[in-house]
Amino acid sequence: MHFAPPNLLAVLWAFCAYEIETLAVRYGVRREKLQRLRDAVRGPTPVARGEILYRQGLKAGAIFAVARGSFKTSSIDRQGRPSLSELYFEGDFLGLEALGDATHNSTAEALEPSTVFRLSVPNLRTAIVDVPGLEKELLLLMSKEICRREEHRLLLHKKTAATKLASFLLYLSERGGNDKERPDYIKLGMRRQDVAAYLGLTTETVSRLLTRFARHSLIDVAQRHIKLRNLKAISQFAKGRTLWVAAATLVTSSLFF
Amino acid sequence: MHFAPPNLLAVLWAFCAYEIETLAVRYGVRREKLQRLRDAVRGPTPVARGEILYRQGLKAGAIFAVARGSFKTSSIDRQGRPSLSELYFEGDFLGLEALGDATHNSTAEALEPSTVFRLSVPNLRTAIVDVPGLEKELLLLMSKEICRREEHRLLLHKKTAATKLASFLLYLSERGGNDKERPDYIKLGMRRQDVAAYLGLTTETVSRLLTRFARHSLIDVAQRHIKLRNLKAISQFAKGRTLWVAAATLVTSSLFF
DNA sequence: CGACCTATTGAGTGTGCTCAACCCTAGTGG
DNA sequence: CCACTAGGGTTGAGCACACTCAATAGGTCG
Repeated sequence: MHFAPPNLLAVLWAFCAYEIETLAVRYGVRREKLQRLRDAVRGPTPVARGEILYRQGLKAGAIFAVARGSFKTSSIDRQGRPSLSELYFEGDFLGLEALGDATHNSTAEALEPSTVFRLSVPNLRTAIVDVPGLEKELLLLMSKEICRREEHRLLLHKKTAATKLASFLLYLSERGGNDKERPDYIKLGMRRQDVAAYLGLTTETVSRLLTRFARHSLIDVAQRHIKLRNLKAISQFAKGRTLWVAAATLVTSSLFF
Repeated sequence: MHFAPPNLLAVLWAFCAYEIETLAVRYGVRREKLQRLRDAVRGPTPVARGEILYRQGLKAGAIFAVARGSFKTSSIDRQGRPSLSELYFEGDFLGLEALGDATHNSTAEALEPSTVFRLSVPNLRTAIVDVPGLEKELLLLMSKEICRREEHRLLLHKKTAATKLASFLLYLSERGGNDKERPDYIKLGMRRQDVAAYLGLTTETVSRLLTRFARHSLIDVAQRHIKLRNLKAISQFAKGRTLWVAAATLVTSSLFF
């Protein structure tokens, strides 16, 4: 086992700190070969809010790793407008479809000021030959991407909107790129309509639910700052309990706002 | 470019016909190296209806290619029962998540008597080193899998159930493993509840819609044999037209059965 | 032929969407 | 400094669609 870091991103960081010599020793790979991988990576590069990383249907030259911030990808089927989005936070990789097929099947947009690494696909391909284990790393990335979408699909299919939103809040509290110190505080770097697009709902429904949650003392909402006040009750929701049951068993508030 | 067949499955077929010598010449790869790939493949093996190829959460030793028939994969989130399924037909590959991560995140079941190829993951891994281009082939497969799920997600999000079903019928007519000669005839090798699980609906709704479509002369239904009578109108549905509009503009039948 | 699974049909209800109005904040320019 | 604008966000009323529960018919296999 020559080159099997737990997280490719960690290595990228190291690369950009010019520690190739160190890495070469650590992984037992020749310096020149690592250089090949180094050549594939550019970054970290700042990206402004609303900026597009790549567009659906265009030829793809690179994949991206999120260093800081958040992105959404959305795709449009031929005729229709409807659009669901996928969310990407710190440590996630975007545009993996491009690794095999050479075109992106979605459009990626920054939801807030962010920074990314850019990995050139052709360079990555040649690096596969030189750096043993890299190919396994890439396959692993794509596996994770498939699993992530599977998760998301299950979320989208949950019966009620409240269930979806509760699950989403829990998801954000661990993955949203907030302080690890304060898992109960969420700063969402996106608009309601982005949340809605992720959950397969409308902005109105999202808004209504947030206030409903707040009325039941499950959360506090102040524009884009959310504080989770009753994690246990929120978990109950996510598991599929209906509003009244969860509220009745876990918090002492009037049932119907 | 040494070894880049348009379809990996085609090569597998060839393998099982013991044509390694031919392949070696054709792709310019040494015979011994191809043997490595050959060792990774077993099949075609018959699979009975209802038989399980692999189970969610179990360690994964192989991926599968459908030679004939159809399969569904379904996954279950921790606590809940709810389950959506993905469908696989002739030429599709199952269990690709296992290529990176070593466990399956879903359960695969045969919907009808089928046959599959089995590709050992460890052997495939070693073959990557020997057969240039194979790695690209695998990445391509996984890309396609991601795109396929993206398509499915869009389908699941379509507004009305009629839209979903219409899209599904069109999908089946090209991919369902029927006669290429008769694109208007569909033999579905699955139960209504499998259709429902794929579309994110209930069996009742699927049943109701099929009869409704039939009443409008869009299709003929006889148990699991479906004949598409008005492809144009069905396409209209798939694009999002409501029932009455599509029916009114395209067929001359009473609007309300 | 009987037993079981699959499929169909019906009646009633709840949830989230649609349409629409209104509030609030921030940015822009006179 | 304030008026104006525009986009995001909240709230309300009404409705349509698909789900739930339930009963019956059809098909297939032993």
